[in-house]
Amino acid sequence: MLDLKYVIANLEAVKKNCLDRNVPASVVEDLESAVAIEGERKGLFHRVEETRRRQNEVAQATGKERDAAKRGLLIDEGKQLKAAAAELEDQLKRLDAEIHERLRRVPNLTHPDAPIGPTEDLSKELRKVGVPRVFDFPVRDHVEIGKSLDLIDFETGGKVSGTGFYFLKNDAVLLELALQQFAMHRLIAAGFTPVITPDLARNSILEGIGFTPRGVETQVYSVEHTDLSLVGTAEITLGGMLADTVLDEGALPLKYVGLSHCFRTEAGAAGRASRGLYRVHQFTKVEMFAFTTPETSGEAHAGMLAIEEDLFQSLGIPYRVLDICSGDLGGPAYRKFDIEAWMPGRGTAGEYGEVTSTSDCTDYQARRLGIRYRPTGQKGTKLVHTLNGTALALSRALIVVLENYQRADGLVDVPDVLKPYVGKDVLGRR
RNA sequence: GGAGAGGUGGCUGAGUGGUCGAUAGCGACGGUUUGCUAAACCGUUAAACUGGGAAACCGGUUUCGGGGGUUCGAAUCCCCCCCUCUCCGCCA
Repeated sequence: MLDLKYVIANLEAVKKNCLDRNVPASVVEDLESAVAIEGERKGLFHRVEETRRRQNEVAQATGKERDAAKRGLLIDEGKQLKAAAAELEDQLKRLDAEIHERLRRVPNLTHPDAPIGPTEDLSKELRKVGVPRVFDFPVRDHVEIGKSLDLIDFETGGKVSGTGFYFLKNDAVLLELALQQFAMHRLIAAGFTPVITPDLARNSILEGIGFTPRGVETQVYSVEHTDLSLVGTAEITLGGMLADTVLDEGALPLKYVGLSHCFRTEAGAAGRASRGLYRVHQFTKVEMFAFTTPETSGEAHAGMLAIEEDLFQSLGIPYRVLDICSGDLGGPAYRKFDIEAWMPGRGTAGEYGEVTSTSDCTDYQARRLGIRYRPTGQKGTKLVHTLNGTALALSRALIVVLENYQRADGLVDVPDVLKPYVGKDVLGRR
């Protein structure tokens, strides 16, 4: 959520940003009416404060008053004030809720260097790293490899849980666990605190991070008869970890690496691009999350991207880096970099496919989650900045390893860095 | 799931209807003393929102787990919820 005072002072810029962000026109309407309501709310707010001030004054005077008649008068005034305050407060609450409801739909500001454009294809490719391997045999995609080596079983996944679910078997299990270990160890070495988070979270936390647990377009599963949803990413639980806290500046930056399962309804997604493990309802993810001061978030963001690149370089996977354009940033991100890894089995002759995403959310999430810090040597508190980034999304990491390391004989080589964790050099040998 | 006990400021812990944003201790910060350190002593020590002011600063509102209620007045009484602890049951 944006700061309403900032929005009022910079209304035109915020509106322009909404257009750049490719949000529905109704968001701009919401923005304007939020500002209009705020004018009304402010006046009401002062009336409420004045009423309460007099109420407190009367209550104190009543306690001190010994004369029964005077005391009676004070009590009468107190009763009137009480009724008046209740009415005004109700109105105030309504206005607050209306403003909040509208404001929360307004996306974060956009980094000045982020490419401006409405659709995905306007994101800017920053660099390509690594050269896609040339195969001297017919390339198979991970679905075929997974089936022939008995590593991934989508049929049984469908029978037991539905489309979009799968069973990992045999060496795929070792590969998945190896990738988790590999990523965790790298992140710990980079100074991140490892955490295994809950896979469910309260809806209020989801909302603070910027998810909408209820509503038609929701991407999350909610648990009936509870206030809980299955998390779509550990970003939710890691960010929620420090909700409503005030940190000392000296404690920042706080960097966590979380492991969780991720659940996504993927409403409305289908087709060739979502074949196999690419778009599934459940996967496991190693996720980075950081809390920083406003001054250091940009630097921390670059650091997360560097870690992501290091992971894929270490795995020997070609990739490209995208600076995501305004229209594709989503609500909370101020800037976002994606890594797309080379997937030889995708499309007709291989394609890059998204494997990581790292976002600088500035104070957008912190404002709603109530995460502040005390600047050293200064009075008061400020909002922290939050950042998140994928270390490894295991489902997509499996795709790139299986497809890039496939061999003419149908087996799959284990990338060197994973060998100690997998415990063997080749996958699929019986 | 059952029975009890609790949730108060950075921490520990007082406070059972009025002058309580809240005793005290610890910690932290500033100062005095000291060759240095320690000790001692003095002082300061929550946040959000908001009015005035160029600012220093001065006022107001809210906040004692969360939400509702009783009352002129609630940390204190009542109801619901959340969380923690102890015991019992169940259980990976």
